[in-house]
Amino acid sequence: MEVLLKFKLSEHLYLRDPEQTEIGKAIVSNAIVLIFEIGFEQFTFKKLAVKINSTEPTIYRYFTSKHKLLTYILNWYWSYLEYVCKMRLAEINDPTKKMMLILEIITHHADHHTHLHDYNLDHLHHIVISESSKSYLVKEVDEINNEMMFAPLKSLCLFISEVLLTLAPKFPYPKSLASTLLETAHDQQFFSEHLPKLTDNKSRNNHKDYVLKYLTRLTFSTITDP
Amino acid sequence: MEVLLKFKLSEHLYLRDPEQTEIGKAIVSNAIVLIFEIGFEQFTFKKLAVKINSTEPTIYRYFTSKHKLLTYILNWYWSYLEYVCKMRLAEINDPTKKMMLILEIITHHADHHTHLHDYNLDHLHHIVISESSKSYLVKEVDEINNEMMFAPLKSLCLFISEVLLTLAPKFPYPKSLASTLLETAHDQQFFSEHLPKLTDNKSRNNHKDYVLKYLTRLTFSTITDP
DNA sequence: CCTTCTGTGTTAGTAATACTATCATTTGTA
DNA sequence: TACAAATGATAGTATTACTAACACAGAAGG
Repeated sequence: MEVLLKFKLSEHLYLRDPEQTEIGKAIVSNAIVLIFEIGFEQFTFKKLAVKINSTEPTIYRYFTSKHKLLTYILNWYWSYLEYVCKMRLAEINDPTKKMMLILEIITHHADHHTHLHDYNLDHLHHIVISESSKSYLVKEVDEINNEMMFAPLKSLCLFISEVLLTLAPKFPYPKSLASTLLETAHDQQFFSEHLPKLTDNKSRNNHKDYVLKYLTRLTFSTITDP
Repeated sequence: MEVLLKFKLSEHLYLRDPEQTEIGKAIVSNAIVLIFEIGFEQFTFKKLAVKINSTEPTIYRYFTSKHKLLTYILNWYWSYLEYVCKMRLAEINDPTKKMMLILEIITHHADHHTHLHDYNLDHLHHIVISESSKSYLVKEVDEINNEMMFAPLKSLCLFISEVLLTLAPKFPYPKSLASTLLETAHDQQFFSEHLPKLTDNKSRNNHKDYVLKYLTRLTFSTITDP
């Protein structure tokens, strides 16, 4: 089963819409593989051009910089996550179960949804963990933000915060907790894999399992008034 | 009142110890100012050399790369934070008050300790917020970690986790919560300043105030068994 | 059928970056 | 006074991030 997912992303992210052409899609899907393999610092348009049997100027006709390309990929990912959350939560009524499913989805605990689309989800998830903060931790963050380039992340965060509010209507930090859960899902998995002394995961593997349990405790304790 | 703080940092971080010479100290303190001003991406050894009226090769005799220099600065910061925590907690007996003081220190809520040393603490704090994850979110993280270059962060995290354990001896995630608090202190302040829709701070300023209150709720709710 | 337009390939080039090599000079120390 | 260590000065390399100019191929339209 192949499903094509397309999301409307901010036009400030690209010069030419990569979804519209074969070469555009090749740029994005191969960029995901390449950034996964060598990391964002080592990633260059030159290397990507070689990988897709094309040239640098062609890539520059789609994206003005590698930073914009990364931001484009991350926006696709945030849009995708929100879509998956909304799909899968639609069948559930119990708010607690809804929240637990959100935690499963953001930790990729049980990835039911691989191979359903153009991009390699496993690579994408690793990129999100290791590189996502590099898209906003830059001096130009305010200008980028003004051009709606973080809208999908904010939208996802809002969605999660609304589920939190159904569980605890008086909880004063729903959006901060939502963004903390998203960030913590990433950095605790990174720590568990690379800096395990910053976590309590004894097993040296089962990282997603560990992170899911930790986030579950964090969430449900925090929204319960002490 | 001037106090000189020196910490023993991993020798893998530098070629020549910058604490030992005037030019070494100038490199570090001016790097902090320059990274604060233009961000780590725009920061180059060439620009730093101009600022200290020296040349690139001189800086390269101290640090092999700008990434190592950033890691050196962050290590100094983590060592400093642990030192401040231990100093100020020594006079306190109540574990709850200890933990609250830790939260004040890591959010820099009431910076009693500016101007006490060589480096500009305010600039340093901004660097930690915006750039610290760039020191470990790299492909080479495992090799860097093997060379003890994150020891001060782990040590600080362990210290906080021990305080958490005195408050809640059965809490199963003391180290993960400690690392989460450190990370969240940074990204919630960044979000509050630049992406406020990811937080619930209504005031558009008082960022440290907001983050401290949020972290306090997060901490004391989480360690309380639900 | 010819034209036009759009997208891509090709080649070339620039300024800046991240380094390294060499050698002369200064400086503190024995 | 002699010596080694640190620094300065100069120069150079490979790579990166990006741009310019032009040729070509294919589709669309008259």
